[in-house]
Order: sequence, then structure tokens, then C-alpha cells
Amino acid sequence: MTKVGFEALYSKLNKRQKEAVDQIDGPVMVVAGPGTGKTQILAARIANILKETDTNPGQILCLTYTDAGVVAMRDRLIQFIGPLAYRVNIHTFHSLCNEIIQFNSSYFGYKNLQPASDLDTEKILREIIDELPNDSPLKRFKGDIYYEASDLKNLFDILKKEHFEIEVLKEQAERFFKDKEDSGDFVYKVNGKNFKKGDIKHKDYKEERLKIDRLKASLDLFGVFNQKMAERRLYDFSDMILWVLKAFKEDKDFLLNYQERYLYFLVDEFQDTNGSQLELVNYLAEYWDIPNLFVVGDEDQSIYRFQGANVKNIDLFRTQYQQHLSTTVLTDNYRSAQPILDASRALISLNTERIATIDKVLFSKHPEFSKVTDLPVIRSYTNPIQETVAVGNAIKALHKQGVPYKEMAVLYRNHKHVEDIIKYFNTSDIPYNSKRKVNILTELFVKKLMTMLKYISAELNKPYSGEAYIFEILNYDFYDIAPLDLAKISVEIKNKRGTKWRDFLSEESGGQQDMFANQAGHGSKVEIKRLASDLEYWIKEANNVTVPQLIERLIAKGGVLSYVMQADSKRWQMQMLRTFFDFVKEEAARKPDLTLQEFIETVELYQSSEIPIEAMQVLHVPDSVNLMTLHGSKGLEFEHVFIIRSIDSEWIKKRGNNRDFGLGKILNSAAEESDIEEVRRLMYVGMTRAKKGLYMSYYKKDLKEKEVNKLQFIAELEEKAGLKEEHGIVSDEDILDFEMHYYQYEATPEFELLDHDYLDVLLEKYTLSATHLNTYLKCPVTFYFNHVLRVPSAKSESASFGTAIHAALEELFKNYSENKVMPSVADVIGYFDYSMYLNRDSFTEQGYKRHKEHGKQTLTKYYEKYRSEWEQESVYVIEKNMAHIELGGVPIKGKLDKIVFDGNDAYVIDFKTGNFETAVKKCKPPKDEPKEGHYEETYGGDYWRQMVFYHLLIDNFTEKSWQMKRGEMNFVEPDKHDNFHKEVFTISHEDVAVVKQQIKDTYLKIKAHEFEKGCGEDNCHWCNFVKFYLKKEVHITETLPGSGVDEEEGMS
DNA sequence: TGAAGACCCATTTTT
DNA sequence: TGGGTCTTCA
Repeated sequence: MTKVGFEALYSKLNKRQKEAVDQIDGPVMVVAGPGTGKTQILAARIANILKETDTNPGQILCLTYTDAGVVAMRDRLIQFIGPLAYRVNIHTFHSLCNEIIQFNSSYFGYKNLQPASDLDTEKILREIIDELPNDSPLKRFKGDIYYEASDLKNLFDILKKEHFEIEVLKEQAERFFKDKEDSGDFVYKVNGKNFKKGDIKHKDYKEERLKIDRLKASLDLFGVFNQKMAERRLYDFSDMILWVLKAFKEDKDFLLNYQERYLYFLVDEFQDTNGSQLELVNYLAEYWDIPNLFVVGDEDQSIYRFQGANVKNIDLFRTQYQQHLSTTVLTDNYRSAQPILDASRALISLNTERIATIDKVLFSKHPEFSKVTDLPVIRSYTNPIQETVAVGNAIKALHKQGVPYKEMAVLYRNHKHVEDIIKYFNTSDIPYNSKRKVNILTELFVKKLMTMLKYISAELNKPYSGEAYIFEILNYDFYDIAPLDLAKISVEIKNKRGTKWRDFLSEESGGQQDMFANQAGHGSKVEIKRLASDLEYWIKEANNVTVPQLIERLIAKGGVLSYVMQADSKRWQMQMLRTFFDFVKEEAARKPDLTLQEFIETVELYQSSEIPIEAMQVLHVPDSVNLMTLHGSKGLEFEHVFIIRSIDSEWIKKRGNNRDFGLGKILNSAAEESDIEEVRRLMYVGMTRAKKGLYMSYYKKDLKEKEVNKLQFIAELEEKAGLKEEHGIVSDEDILDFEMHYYQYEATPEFELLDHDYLDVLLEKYTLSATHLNTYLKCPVTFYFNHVLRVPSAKSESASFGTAIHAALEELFKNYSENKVMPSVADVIGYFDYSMYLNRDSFTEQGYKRHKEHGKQTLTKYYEKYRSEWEQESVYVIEKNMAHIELGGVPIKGKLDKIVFDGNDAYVIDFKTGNFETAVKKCKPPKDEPKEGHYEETYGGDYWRQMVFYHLLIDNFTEKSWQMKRGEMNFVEPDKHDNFHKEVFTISHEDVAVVKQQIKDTYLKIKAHEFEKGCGEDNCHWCNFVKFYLKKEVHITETLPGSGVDEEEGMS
């Protein structure tokens, strides 16, 4: 190892760099353009201080924003001063604050403060919202959650990002609104148009008011939130600088402790929330009349405003220390060719959010690239596929010329922009590095583990309650069991009524019986035995060990680990496994007596709250092309840089999106220009990553042939930097070749059915019902698994809730017709509670409480609304079973909730739980010219069909000569405005004819075993099952969309 | 012409 | 969920 020392490295600095380093006293600001060596300056400055003064290294505090920055800083410093570098305090702002909090936690009033997880925060917010008064706009009952998810997100964002502003701005905001309203020039933005108070409609005005009200409510929440966090000895990362600042303000001794500790402060750029980092540094430095402060930064590269970074910080700093400040501008660029620097400067000069007096004209000083004269390239392509293929081809060509892959990068605005490129790289074997965060909870692999845990937990709590999971687990590729054998077993089990999967499996593993010796393949049998004994082992172990231990055994004992070791993407699978296990351990550390059930509920809470558990998916291939977002590229450099998908609408988002209507957005509703400047800086950062070759591209028409606008910065570059756009052309052959691979992914799932003779036997006595008909029309694959193989399925919370409501109503009417006395509300709620109790195992503890409360309220309102109506009805039947009915050779059956009679005239009533708004489209008949693939328009809505089906049942019911006059869907739950709804159906001849035909067609198709083609919907449980589990290979980024449990409609 | 309905789409990232 | 945009209907 060559020994490097200060002198040697110092001599390599240029004049301006030396200037910045040499002045060792007083505040210094270094404005450094890209590629000018910021880290080197920081390191050299520290080295110089140590050389020129008798300062102890421990008295120097160097602050940066990221951990990566700390590492880079330390490495650089080692080159200058060797091991001494370890004695210099290099911190991130956060780690410094963390240290202060930990060290002084008693000052903050709490011992053993812990950082809060996102879930803690979520839980606290839920609690707060639960405590809000019922008329609060934040608390609206929606389904089974007591708040609007988007509100929660907004709150969360406000709390996280803006809580500095809040205290100050709360008052400001209110004054702002009041003044504006009073003066009449409050400009409301509604549907993208501006309105003044005079010409705004009442409705729009109200919407705007609502936003303000919500905002105010959320501001009030903030105080409560902080208090609750403190009670639990938790702190949010975004909280902690606030806490420390407060401590500095209040306690001068506390401050003194830190001021005496450090003599020099060096800051690597402020990336903070509205000046808090600057404020923190000021507090530390205020001890000295002329502080030894050294700050480096580039206002043109400030691209993290969304996370708090503010261009104004650097300006603020300058004005603050004006008097003694010496400013150095670094203009010697050691990275890029001159044409790249010129072009990027031409672009960034258009920004106004810059330090007015400093115009950084950069000069290329790179020994090799400064000689390069090639201009940056702008290319347009006809469509995105052309662009993808062209970029891929260009990369291949460069590699052929000897450019290593790792010296090339593809930069883009959003992650989704790179998906095509990845497909292209995969098909043409170009190695690439892509670093992105993946939520492991949505990954197939983790979902499989979770299902196994759910099975174990269910069986542990109540034997046989996990039946619904077994079929799925048996199909996992952790074990080598043939799907067809499983299908057969499934049917056999169903035929032997009362037999449970678990019993069957343990018999198999015990080897006492050989049920399927002749049918199932021998290989499958061995594997089934293995899995069966594993499952029993885990269930037994679950009683004796902690959750992390159980999961450890799940991984080690079963097929999981060996599967991972053999998988193509070992590294990624292991990474997921590790992240998942770390998470388990963390949860267990938080709550030492964690039960499996609790752990599962926690994970489900993460999922429902959309809080990710992230693993960094790093495909580390040594020499490979770098794919990253423009944000991710900050601080890096590559010989050749491709900036793709330069489309205006993709880069510059329209403001006022629904994700947050935080203070910033409302107060700056006119600040669109600064948005554009931020994105222009992003482009600038991207461009200045290139050393030698810079290629920017866009496409003219999207895949729907719609014209798109190119990025305005491209036009600016043409105008201001004199770059010429060229049209890129790709050969048809290349395009075709790529498209072939591209569409391969879209293939519909297919799988192997049981043999036809066997299916015939199964379907011999098949009778069609309305529910079955609906299921088949929607998705034959689901029909096959649910109604032919009859795989046990778990009942969802909402389905069980529906059952309980139905049971309560049934009991009500039964009692009334038998005793002629209307049961009281309390009675009805009693019936409901009893049914809930019977079904309590399909609820979580909280869900059970919530649904019970919701049911109580709903039934009370419903009862009050309809009681008098019910008392008018004299003759009716409840839960009428209609079987052995034949319709043109098709056996049909059904169970009707309630039929009210007037002589032979029958009025059919069906009770529906669930959201009225979403049910409306289910009540519509088919259209004459349906849109391709549109379910309701093609076949009509499920509820409509159900009613027509009932009509057919009654018409063909030979025992009685009833006539169905009317059908009615009665919605038990009111809509948002608390109105109850009935959907009344008068069934026409045409309706009857249509459904008759559907029944016949469907019956024939069932008899002909047409089950292979599913609906292919993203959230279809069984289509996903076929797609992901019956196919025995796993793609790295493949995730399983939708949840494992399907939504039940509660149709009876 | 305006209202109502259907449909599509939901950054960037650090601690 | 909820806004913007495009389509359909009165």
C-alpha cells in the first residue's frame, strides 16, 4: 500500500481549492459545481486545520446528510491523515441528534428513548383518530375502518415533513386564509381553474372549506401526537432535531456542553427541513463571535425539496455570516468534457432560484475527457419501444468499442420508466445493476411463509380452522408435489364427508393407510409425507418456542432453506429471508411475549396500512450497466450517460394531487415556476453525471398512439445550447425480436385439469345455483377450484359479518311470523351477537369488536327505518329452499332470503350487506353493445342475474303456482349520507330469455369441462394461484398482486 | 351546454 | 380514495 500523506495530496489541489483550505479561521462557504471535488475539499480542510493549529481531532465536527456521505468522508480523510481520521467526529445530522438524545435522555424527560417504527406512528394516529369527535371531517365511517386511508396518509405526511412549519405556520395559515377571504382575493383552485370568491359556486367553496377544516383538525392532532409519542418513550426521526433544538433553546448549560466540545464545524450541504439543520449548526456555532464554520454546497444540485431540502438555505447562510464570510467558488471540473459542461450550464442558467452573484462557469480539467469535443446528443424516437431498443443497442455498441458496462448508466425520472429496459437487458444478456427498494411483504416468497405461519397459528388456536390454507401450501414449490395428485386428493377428501385435510395428511404420514397408492404418484406421496410431518412438527413446536425460534425452525426444517439454496436468485431470496427474520426479531424485542397470532396480526396491519418492510434489491454484478433514478445518481459519475423518457408529463407532475394537501401546497398554490426549476435542477444533475458521452432521448407517441410532449428542457437545450435533435431509427428486425420477448410475459395462465372421466363422475349430479352461475361467468378457474374441487376457503371478516346480519334478520322474521310479536331491537342485536360469536374465529380481535359495534349501529337504524313496513306484511316465508327444479334440461336450485305473498303473487326480497355505491353496477342488465372484456356490460350485473334467476326458480317451481311480481335488493347498510336503499327489479321477458341462455350455455360448458381459461384479473385469487404456484419457477421481481384472501360479497 | 357517469391513474428518498 | 379527462345523456 502506498503511503499517502497530507503534503502529497495537498500539492494536487488547484489554486481555488487551496484558497478554501488555507483559510483556517472564520466562516467559509464553498460553492462547488459538479465534479469539483467537494469531499476532497472537506477532507483537506480538516487535514489543514490539524496541521496548522494545535486542535485536537476530537474537536472537529463534520456533518453530512447520509451514512454513505460519512463513509466517503472518512475514506477521503484517511488518505490525507491516516488513522487519525478515526478520531475526527464525522456524523450525519441524525446520528448527532440521536447521540444527543441518547446521552441526555433524562433531560428530555424520558429514559431509554426508542426510535418509533412507522407502525408505532400509525397505531398512535389511529388512537388519536378514534378519540376525535364524531363530526370531525377526519373521522368518517368507511367500511370497517374508522378513518379515510388517504386522510391518514396526509396526516402522516404533514406530521413527518412539515411539523417544523406547523407551530409557526398554524397561526400564519389561519391569518392567511382570513385575510384572503376578507379582502376577497382568495384564489380557489377548482378543477384546475382559478376562482375568486365572487364567482365561485357554493359547492366548490364548500369543498375548499372542507380542506381547510381538515387541515386545521390535523394541526390540532399534532400536539396530541407528540404527547403520545413521549408517553411511550418513542421518537420519530423527524422529531428529533426539533427536540434537540428545543433543548438548545431552553437550557444554556446543555448547549455549552456541546459548544465546548467542538471548535470547528464542517457541513457537507444542508439537506434539511426548512432550515432546521442550519438552525442546529447556528446554535452550536453561536458561542463564538466569529465561528469556525465551513460549508460546501451547490444550489444547482438541490433536488430533494420534497424531503425538506431548500435552495434558500445556502443563501440564508450567506446573509447570516456575511460580515466575516469568505466565499470560494470552485470551477475546475474534474469529471466531464467541456461540451457537457457548456450545455448543462446553458440549461441551469434559466433558473432564477440561484445565488444571483455567482455564476459558476465550469472548466473541464480532466486529463483525458477535457479533450473530448463531442456534443451531447438529443434523440427522438417514434415510440417507447423504439427508444428502449435503441438505447440497448447503443450500449451494446459502446461495449463492443471497449467501454466497460460499469462506466455506463441509464437515468430516468421514475422507476417504472426502466421496466422495459430491464426486459430488454434480460433478453439480450446485458448485465445490469439496479438498486431499488422492494416491499418484501408483497413478494411471493414472503407471502408463502406467511401463509404457512397462518396455518400453524390457526391450527394452534383451534384444530381444523386452518383447512383453507393447506391446499395452497401443498402446492408450494418448497415441496415437490404434483398438482394433479393434489386435485385428486382434494376431491377424495370432499367426498368422504367429515374428513379433514389435516387428518388425512397425518394418516398419510403415519403410514397406517394407503389411500391413494394407486392414484397419486410415488414421488408426490413421499413429499406429502414429509410436509405432513413437518406441519405437525411446527404446530407442536409453536407451543414451546418463541416466534423467532418458530420461524427459524420453519425455515430450517422444511423445504424452505433447501429451496432457497437451489433457487436461481439465491442472493435475493436470502436477502428477503434475512430482512423478514430481522423484522421478526425486532418485533419480538419490542414485545418479548409476542405470540404467533399477534405477529400475524401485526404483519396484516403493516399490509393494510401500506407500510412496507423494505429490502434493498441489489443485483450486484461486477461489471454491469447502472440503472438508476436521477435522484439516485447524485454524487456519482459515468463515462456514458443515457437520460431516457424525457417526456414533459412524466417529469413535471401537475400539482394539487390528492396525496397531500399540506400547508406548503395550499400556501404556495401559485409557485409552479419553482416546481419547474426543481426539475430543471434534476436534469442538470443527470447531465453532469456524464464524463464523455451524454445521450438524452424521448419518444413522440405512446403505445396508444397518443402524441406526447417532449420535456421542455430538451427544447431549452436546443435553443440555448445549440444542440440539434436527431431522429433515431431502429431496424424492424430488432423491434420484432424484442416485442416477441415483451409479449411473452402476458400469456394467460393455463394448467392441467383432472382427467375427464373423473370430472364426469364429480359433475354427475351437478345442480346450478345463482352464485355458481355468477362465479362461472366471471371466472371458470375460480369455479373449478371452489365448486368442483371444493378446496376449503377461509371466510373473510366481511363475509362473516354479512352472515351474522342475515342470521339476525332471519331470526327476526321467523319470530315475528311464529309469535306475531315484533322482536325488540335488543332482541335483534342479540341474534346478531350470537351469530358473530359462532363465527368469531374468522375475525381478528379488533375486527370482531369493530364489526360488532358496526352491526349494532346498522341494525338499530335499519330496524327503526323498516319496522312499520314489516308489520304490514302478513304472509311470507324465510330462507325458502327451492330445489329439484328443472329448466330446459338444466337442474337449478336456490335459497331465497324472503318471499312476501299477496295470494299467489310473490315479492322476492334479498338482503345485502356491503357498500351500496359499489353495488349499483351489479344491478344492471347487460348492454346491447358491450365493451370487449367488460363483465357487467357483457353478462349483466351479478345482482340483476340473481334476481332473474330467482324469477326462473319461482316460475318453474311445480309444487306451487306462484308468480314473481317483483324482486327487491334490500341494502341493510345506509350510504354515506345515511340513506337506505332498495333496488327494485321488474323482470322483463327479455331478461328471462338472456339468463335462460346464460344458464344453458354455462351448464353445457361445465359439463364439457371448460375450466382452463380464467378471468386473469390481478386480484383473482385462483388465477393468481394458477399463475404463481402451479408454475414452478420464480422470477425475481414477480410479486403476487391482491391479497391471499378474496373479498366475499356475502351473497347467500 | 352542462351535468352526470365511466374510466384511468396515482414521483423522487433519507434517517 | 379522489381528481382529471373523456364520454354519454338530457
